[in-house]
Parts: sequence; structure tokens; C-alpha cells
Amino acid sequence: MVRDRLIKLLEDSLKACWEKGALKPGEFKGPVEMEFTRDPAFGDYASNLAMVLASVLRDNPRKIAGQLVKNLDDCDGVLEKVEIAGPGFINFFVRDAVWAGYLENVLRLGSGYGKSENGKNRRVQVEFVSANPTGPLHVGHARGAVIGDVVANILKASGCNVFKEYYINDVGNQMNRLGRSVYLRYRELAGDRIDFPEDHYQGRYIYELAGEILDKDGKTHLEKTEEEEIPFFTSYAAESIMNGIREDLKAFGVLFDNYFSERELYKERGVDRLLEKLEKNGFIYREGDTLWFRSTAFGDEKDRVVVRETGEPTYFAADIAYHKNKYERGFDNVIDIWGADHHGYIPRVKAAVQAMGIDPETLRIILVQLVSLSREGKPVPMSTRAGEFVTLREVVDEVGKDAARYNFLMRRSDSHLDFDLELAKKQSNENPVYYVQYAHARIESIIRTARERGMKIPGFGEIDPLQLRIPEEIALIKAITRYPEIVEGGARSLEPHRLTFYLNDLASIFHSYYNKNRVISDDPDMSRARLVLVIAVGIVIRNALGLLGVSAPEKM
RNA sequence: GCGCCCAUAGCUCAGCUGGAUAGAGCGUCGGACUACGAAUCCGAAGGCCCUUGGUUCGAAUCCAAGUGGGCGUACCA
Repeated sequence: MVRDRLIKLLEDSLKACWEKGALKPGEFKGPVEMEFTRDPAFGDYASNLAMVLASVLRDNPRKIAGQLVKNLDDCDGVLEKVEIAGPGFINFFVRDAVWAGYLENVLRLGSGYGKSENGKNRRVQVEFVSANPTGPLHVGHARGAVIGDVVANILKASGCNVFKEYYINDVGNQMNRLGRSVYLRYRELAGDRIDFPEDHYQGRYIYELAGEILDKDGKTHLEKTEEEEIPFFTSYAAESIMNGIREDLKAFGVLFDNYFSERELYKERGVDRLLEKLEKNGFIYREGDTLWFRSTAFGDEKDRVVVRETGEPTYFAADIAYHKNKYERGFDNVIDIWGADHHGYIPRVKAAVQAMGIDPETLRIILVQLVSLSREGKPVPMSTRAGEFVTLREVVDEVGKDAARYNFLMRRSDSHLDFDLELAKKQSNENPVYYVQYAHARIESIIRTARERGMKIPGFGEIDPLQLRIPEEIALIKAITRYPEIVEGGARSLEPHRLTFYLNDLASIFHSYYNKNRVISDDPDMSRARLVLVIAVGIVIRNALGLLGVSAPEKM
């Protein structure tokens, strides 16, 4: 990357300055910052190193900048010129030929352009969605699903060994309630008069499940008592709903490496043995019949119950065991993606991880703000239990996978998102995703035209890169250069939205260039050079959309 | 009460972990197709970055207090 080379140049210069005594001695705890400038007048990249050093060395920043510039050894001839500006910025102007030469990289790497080995093959688990199988996924889940999926893609692209997992919370009260809901509807369909409790699941899918059972088994389930029958209804419903969830996710382009059942944790007394061990280490204490986890020892605001008075473990107990399980499987990093309403849960899980002797920094939690739903500007209430929701499936069917995914990726995950159904359906023509896809389709169209006119599609070796010299062309190449840095930044911050913003930028620069300049013209040399440029843009758009799980169409 | 998140153009939001003159989309107004796709482009209007202090060469960004909103504060999951 050009940026890396400039950083190296500046670091070497700093070393040289100190060796020669051109700068006062001092301690600089890197890293050297090198940023894109937003104004070409400030060059291509700028560094604030001199200003940072000024406070350490207690000297004039412009004077320091002067020494740094004087000792630059541009042995590769990357630089056009270097300027000192403002309070002490060092502005680097890169030679046009260097930019154009960069295209060679992009063309050679193709679909590999943007990938890196930064992750050093670290094993990373991303756990997301993990909705209880008590009903179909709704739009709220959809956001977490896309964010998790794309975070995984980005980490993969930056060289991590990624494992995607869905935690099935199939133990506990909610599940019993689900089973009982289906059981009651079954009796109702079988002709019994029932009084359906308000706090049970009201959705129509409950009737559908009950109907399936009635069709298959007839009235045989009326013979035994409710207590005896409910486990059957529970597991039938859970399995059926879980299958539906899998299919919906698949249609949304979200695939998991593993679905992990909470029940696994209880096998071979797993949870009990973990609690015993933690008790031995002093992290758990008894109060009457309840067991408490001492999370205050790690900064949580209060201790937490892990085993109730009744002797049943809490959800938290299972979650401690689950996180232990994750680390035992050898993951170096664990990423949990939760709804933002679970934020209060973070300290205790971090505490649990720490109590097991694991560095809590290796556990990262992404909070996804819940999606509020509206229809033509009016809020639509959503509750799984009341059966009022728009499902993920409906959104995918009506808005389309590409538009839906892109929509959920356009905001930072911790910022609130309002999803307007009518707008999402209607918007299909002005949806931002089409802006980017259109750029790609346009590029493909240019390539088709070139072929039709008998042009051979050139490789980088067949063009004169110096033909690409107008500001719009340099701007395009620079934007292309940024792409690997965007991926790297996205992987570091776990922020997929950076890619959508980048894509929007890139598409905008391209469209603008396209409107002002002809790619295929009477000038064969120029046509070849521009064709290569445009092909490179296409590669980047395709790769970036690939990470988002959005298609890059050749025609629209 | 306590804790976490948020407050930036009329609306929806970016702002790359402290940088130079704060950006984009939508909306509004005005322009551009006899040439590679007008799902596009060009231009204009639009701002006390919630308020007040502090930290320093430099603050939308960090700290403190206040205001307004969301969420959490279970022996639910």
C-alpha cells in the first residue's frame, strides 16, 4: 500500500534525525499517523507527526517538520513533493505514475484484492441471531443477522479463521410456554373449549403447528394429561420453528457453521461441574438454597444468581458454561452480537470470562439497536408473543435480499434504525443499493460495448498508465487504493457500515467520471487505459459487495 | 435513584479513535440524453455539531456538570 510506504519513509526519517542529532532526543510511542487528505491542496496523504513530537520534545512543530522532511529518503521515487503546512502538517504529494501503477495490483489480484493476512489466521467465533425458537424471525432479528454475517465476512477477508454460530436457547420457561401454547391450540382445533392465556404465544403459526399435529396424529394426544403431553408439543414446535428459521436465514444469505443447542451444556452435568469448580475458586457462594456468582469482584454492580432457590440453574449459569465451551474449543477471540436491550448483561459475562482465567479483552460484544417498525410513518407495535410482527421472510420476499441487507448495513449498529415497510417496498428504484449496483452494471456494459466494437480487453501491461492523469482519474485510483484500508478498518472496529459508505463514495466518483469522460473513444491508447481503470473499479465494487453479501449484477 | 447508549442541514444519518474551510443521501429549487445504460450527472439554498465549563498547538470527537430522548436495573430469556 502507498500509505505503508509513506509511513516507513517517515519512520526512517525520524530515526535518521535522532541519529544525526537533528532533533532533540525524546520518547515517541508510535504509531506514525498517515491520513487521507480531504482537499487535494493538502496533497494525497498528510501526517501530524511533527505536531505530536512537538509536545514530547517541547519544540516548534514546523521546525520539527522541517527536519523530518529534510531527512526523507525517497529512494523509490514515490513522491512528487512534500510540503509543510498549517500548524505543522507534513503533506505528501504522490507522483501520478505511482497511482496509476497501483492498478496493476488490482488487476492481478482480482477477487483477492482487499484481502490480507492481518488476522494471522486467528480463530474467531462470531455468535449471532441466537433467537429463541418460539416463533419466526422478524425484522429486528434481520439486522443482527446481516451485521453478524458481514462482520464474519470482513474478518475472513482480513485473514481470520472465522466460525459462525447460532446459540439455540431451547431450555426454560419460554419453551414450556411455547409447547403449552401449541397444546392448547391443538385442543381447541380438536373441539375443546379452551381459555387461551394472554401471556402465551398468540401468533397464527401456533395454529398452523397445532393443525399439523392434528392432521398427523389425530386426537391421540388428548388421551394423556397435559403434563405428559407438553414435552412432545414443545419439541415438535421447537424443531419445526427452528427449521423455518434456518430456511429464512438461508434465503437472506446467512449461513451458519454450527447451531449450538443449550441442552448440550447440561450433558454430563456440565453446568454443575463448572459451578462446583467456580465455587472451589471462591467465585461462587451460597445463601440458603441459592448460589450466587461473585461478579462484583470484577466490577459488576451486584452479584448474580446462578442457581435458584428451587434448584434450577438460571439462564446466566448456562451462559457461563457456554462461554467456557467457546474458549475450550480453541477460539482466540469470541464475538457476541446482541440486541442493545441486553447491554446491562455485558459486565456479568465479562466477569464470568475473567473468573475462568480468560482475558476479557478477547471477548467483544457488538450491540445492535433494535429496529423500530413503521408503516407510512406510523409506528407498528411488535411483539412475538402477541403475534404482531413482520417476519424476516416477508421483508426478503417483498424488498429483496440485496436491498434488505444493504439497508441494514447503512447505519452504525448502535444507532437506532427505523424500518418503514411502505418505503422499503416502494423505494426499490431509489434505494441506495441500486446506486452502487448500477455503477457495476454500467462498467459491465462498457466492457460489453468494447468487445462488440472489436476491442481486445487489455491487461495492465498493454496500457500506458501515464494516460490516466486527469483529476477524476487520479481520484478514482486513489479511491481504489483506499479499499484495503477500509476492510482493515472495518475488521478492527467491527463496523460493517464503513463498507457501504465507502461503496457509495466510490460509485459516486465513478458516475461523475463517466458522465464527463468517454471511456471508449477514437483514441485507442486512451481507450485501453481507461478500460483498465474502469475494470479495476468494477473489481473493487464486486469485492466489496461480496463482503456485504449483496450481488453485483451485470445488467439491471 | 443508579448504570449504559444517543443528541451533527427540514428528514435519515456519516465523520476513519484529537487535525486544516463539518460531509452524504432524501426532500426543495434550477440545469444536462442525435455518442460507452438519465436507476446517472452538474449547480444552488440549507449548520451556535444540544448547553456551559475544562484539558492543549488544535475539540463534533476526550473530561465534568446540566438538558432532552432510548434502553437497562429479575431467583425472565
